[in-house]
Amino acid sequence: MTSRDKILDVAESLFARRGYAGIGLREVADASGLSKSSLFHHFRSKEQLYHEVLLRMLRHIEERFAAAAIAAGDSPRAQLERWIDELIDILAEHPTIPRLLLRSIFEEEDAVSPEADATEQRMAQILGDAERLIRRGVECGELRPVSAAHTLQTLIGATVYHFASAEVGEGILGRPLFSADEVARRKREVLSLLQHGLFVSQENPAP
Amino acid sequence: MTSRDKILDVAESLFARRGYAGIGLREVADASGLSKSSLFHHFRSKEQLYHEVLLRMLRHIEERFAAAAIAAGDSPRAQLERWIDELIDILAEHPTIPRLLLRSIFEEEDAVSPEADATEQRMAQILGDAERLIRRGVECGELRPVSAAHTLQTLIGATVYHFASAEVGEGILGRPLFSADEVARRKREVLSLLQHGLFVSQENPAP
DNA sequence: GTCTATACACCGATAGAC
DNA sequence: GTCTATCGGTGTATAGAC
Repeated sequence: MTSRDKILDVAESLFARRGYAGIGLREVADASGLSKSSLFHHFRSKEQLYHEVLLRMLRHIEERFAAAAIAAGDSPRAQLERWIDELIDILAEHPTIPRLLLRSIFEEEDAVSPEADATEQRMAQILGDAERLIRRGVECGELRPVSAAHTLQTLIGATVYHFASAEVGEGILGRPLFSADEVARRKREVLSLLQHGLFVSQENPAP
Repeated sequence: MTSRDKILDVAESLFARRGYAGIGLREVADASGLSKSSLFHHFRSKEQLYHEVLLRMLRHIEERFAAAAIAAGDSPRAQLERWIDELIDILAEHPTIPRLLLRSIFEEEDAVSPEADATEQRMAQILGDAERLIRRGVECGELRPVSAAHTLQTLIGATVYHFASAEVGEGILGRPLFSADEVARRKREVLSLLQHGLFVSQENPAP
């Protein structure tokens, strides 16, 4: 493993835990087994390092989605179910991802570097694909006539937020967020909400 | 308005935007019209200031929930619908709240001050009340047999995450998150998801 | 490619005058 | 209750030896 990859791994874990402003390059250097100055041989600046971390993560997500959709040609509903299933797998397999992803969504982006543009573009691509998938589902009548944008927001909340919720989320669950049991349960709960809603009614009789 | 309240207002807005580590006391002082040193006359430390901001926000939320539940005695389902309605109103009326709330959920808490304990306790109270409400709904058969914990996580995602999602969320929506139209739409979309789910099926015929 | 040494700005916090 | 001045520490980033 190259020094560069080691730095990226360490930085990913630290940025996920405490955010961009919460991490100093001294911590990154110590955990990488390098000196602070050596970091600047591999990355121009702290900001570039951060966005390289984000870029690597987004590329990984895109690859996973691309591979999971290999058996495409299915109906939008089946594709959406596989999208959710795959997303939860990605988030659960790499616990740094949900927190990094959530931070990148709502942390302020003031700087303008080429890397920042690239991350923004990739993020927009991923989100745009998902939104179009929902829209196709509505158009072909498999999904109720929902707002694709609001539905996407809800799905992000139900997946990314859930696995990023850390101590508070574990306090609510009473169990480790990332245990195999709870991950499987999360899938079931989200899918059954999409299938049946929450309320029991004439349409959804109690079991 | 006292200096103390002015500082709290300014700090709330800044912490919401860039987080605890992302804000220096110099910015807080400048925006308050005071010198840095004067902040220490009103607050022992940066950490105490931060937790006073969180405490004030959580007290506000508890008051709103208490007032909204005045006509209680209703069924759990009606109470839950009012809870969601009121939560979205709170989040939409004070745009700093969703971001502050989301940060307080997934930002690491290493320090141990009396104020930090108080915020944790109040947060647990609010979440516990909501979870018990969901559980009652399941027990009396108004809600499907869901996991109360997972459902609460989903509801937080659908509300707090949504209004905290900033530029990315506005990019998805294509509109200001906090406009009256989009807030009303958010309520409708969340409620109808809970009522009907997402998928059209035998149980949920297309309209 | 990695290091030590260093530059310079800002950090949170304190002292003490007014 | 607010200020100026200052403390020691840390922040990102650079220079230059090896």
